[in-house]
Amino acid sequence: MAKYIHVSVAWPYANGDLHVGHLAGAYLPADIFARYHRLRGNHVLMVSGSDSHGTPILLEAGKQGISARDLFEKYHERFLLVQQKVGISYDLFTHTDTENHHRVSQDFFTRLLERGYLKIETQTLLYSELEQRFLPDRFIEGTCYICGYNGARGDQCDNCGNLMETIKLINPRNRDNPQDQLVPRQTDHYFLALERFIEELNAYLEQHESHWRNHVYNFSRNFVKDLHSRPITRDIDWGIPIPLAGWEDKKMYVWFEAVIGYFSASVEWARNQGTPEAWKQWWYNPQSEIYNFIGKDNIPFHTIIWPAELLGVSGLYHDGPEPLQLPYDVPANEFMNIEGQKFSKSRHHAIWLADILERYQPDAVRYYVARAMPESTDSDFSWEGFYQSVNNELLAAWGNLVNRVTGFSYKRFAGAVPVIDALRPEDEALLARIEGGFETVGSLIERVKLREALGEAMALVREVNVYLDRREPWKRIKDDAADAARAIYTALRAIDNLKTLLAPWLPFSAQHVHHLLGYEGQVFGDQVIREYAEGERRHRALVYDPARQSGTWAKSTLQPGQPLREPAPLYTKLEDSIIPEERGRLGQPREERPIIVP
RNA sequence: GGUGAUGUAGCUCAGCUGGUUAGAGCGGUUCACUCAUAAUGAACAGGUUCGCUGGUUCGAGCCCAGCCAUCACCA
Repeated sequence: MAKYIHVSVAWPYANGDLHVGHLAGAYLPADIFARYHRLRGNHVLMVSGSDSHGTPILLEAGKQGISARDLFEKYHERFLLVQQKVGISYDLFTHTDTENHHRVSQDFFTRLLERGYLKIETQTLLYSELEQRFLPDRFIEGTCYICGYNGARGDQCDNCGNLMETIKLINPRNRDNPQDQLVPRQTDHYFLALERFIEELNAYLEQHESHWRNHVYNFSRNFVKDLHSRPITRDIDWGIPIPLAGWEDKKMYVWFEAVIGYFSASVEWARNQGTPEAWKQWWYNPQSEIYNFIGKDNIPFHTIIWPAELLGVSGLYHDGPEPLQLPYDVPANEFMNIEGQKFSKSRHHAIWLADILERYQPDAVRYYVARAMPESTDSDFSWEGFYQSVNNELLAAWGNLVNRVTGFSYKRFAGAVPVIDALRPEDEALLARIEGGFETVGSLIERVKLREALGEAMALVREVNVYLDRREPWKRIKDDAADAARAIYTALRAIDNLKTLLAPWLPFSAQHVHHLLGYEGQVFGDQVIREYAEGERRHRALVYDPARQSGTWAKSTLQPGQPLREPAPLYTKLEDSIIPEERGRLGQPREERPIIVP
């Protein structure tokens, strides 16, 4: 029976381009997982969007001299294009500044308030006389009260590394305007009483212990122990309004509303489809499974705080007895470093997706990032590794296998799949071995062990190369053409199976192989950018349209005699000169060029 | 400072509840092959024995304690 699988993907801050860390941490694993379940015929709803609020947006907007809205819309558009280009198959990639998300977030707020989960507390924060507002932490500098360093930021001291309580900074000043006077002033804020969910959260965590990654589980269990209230409003003028009179000068804290996007985007998706209740198949269906793909820095927000919000509003928009579904699994990834060093936007130590997709095939990037995916520990993106993996594994083992077999068949068997009498036992054995991959690779993906799953699929690729060397159809063609036909047919069918087994990682080349084998149609549906209108505004979104998907997670039934298409290599071989070239780009400022999707 | 993780062949990583000569891919060496983008296959070499120190055990990479390094979160 088809399952309902929700793939909730971390929402990127729309204050700069996406880089390989985003891809490795959340988007690629989510996409591999989603594509697999799509092939399986499960009902997949994969959503995410641009996080358009919060201080990072304001900071960058100030730097670029444009409004917060213009800034996030610029990066949102680039997110759509670059993710379309690298093939992240969101059912909906929207943003948090839609009327829908505002309304849903406000409904969360109101419901929590009605149920007594919100309380008002008074804080003392620094008020800017010049700007007539409370200044966010990151706009404040001062002298560290621990080490005495004069350049401490409002949230952390770069000298001693300690986190700062802004109000305790010595001689605090406005980072952007030394003339400004900062004075402590009291301000009221709503706090979410997280401590009231401790019991339910512990039960929730225990229920999932067996299938969660160890570090995610242990970390979360410990986090619950001293759970305390957190402010969900703040003094800022960019964000979602508080739906209460007298609170017009405050907005929701992003940590509170961004995660609601998983839910609100599902609601938006359903409405966009013309089936406004369809989202309940995931959110109010006790049989559905919700997976949150995130980086390790976000673990408590997804295993504790977001579940608490869901527990607090359960029943929202729904009359039935079913509770809101909490995440079934939160397979958090570690971080991907670059050439042995941490990603750093300010030092330009980064690999931007928009840039590398200008120079390399999306499946080459996807393959290497999947190989080096930081599933259990921080990993490293090195250009040497990229070069080696693409040339010696992806191209040499898989690309070459496809090329040698389709080429041989095309040339020696009149441009078609060879016609055969019966297969030999070793042919049947190979196919059985390869077809076993649907079970082994599939179950690894379901357990979100994506590196291991890819390794298993690639091991099967190598088995076909071994098989060919034993069967030697290029020799048999001279003395026993019928036997050569059996071997080539077998290899073609193995390739047809492997195309599917690798499709979650390599959707573009899967389609290419599908085409070479003479099939019509598409393995996957289409990724399109659509515009949606609301009451007063409109927004663009990346959408997966499954209409033309014909691929299924099932054994090949390749027919003898099927005409092949003229073979062409799947992958471009990389020159070793790219290694010094790419390393030379690290540390250099880059310009944001337009993103062109082929 | 607290919590959670990570530290295994040149490189990237596996090693389940402790048990024979510690594994894979890539890289290296040699051989074979020639259908293939000089791609493929086979064999071999490679870890001062698994960050360091000590402990538990008949036996530890896997358990315990301390330490060192790295990462994230929290204070």
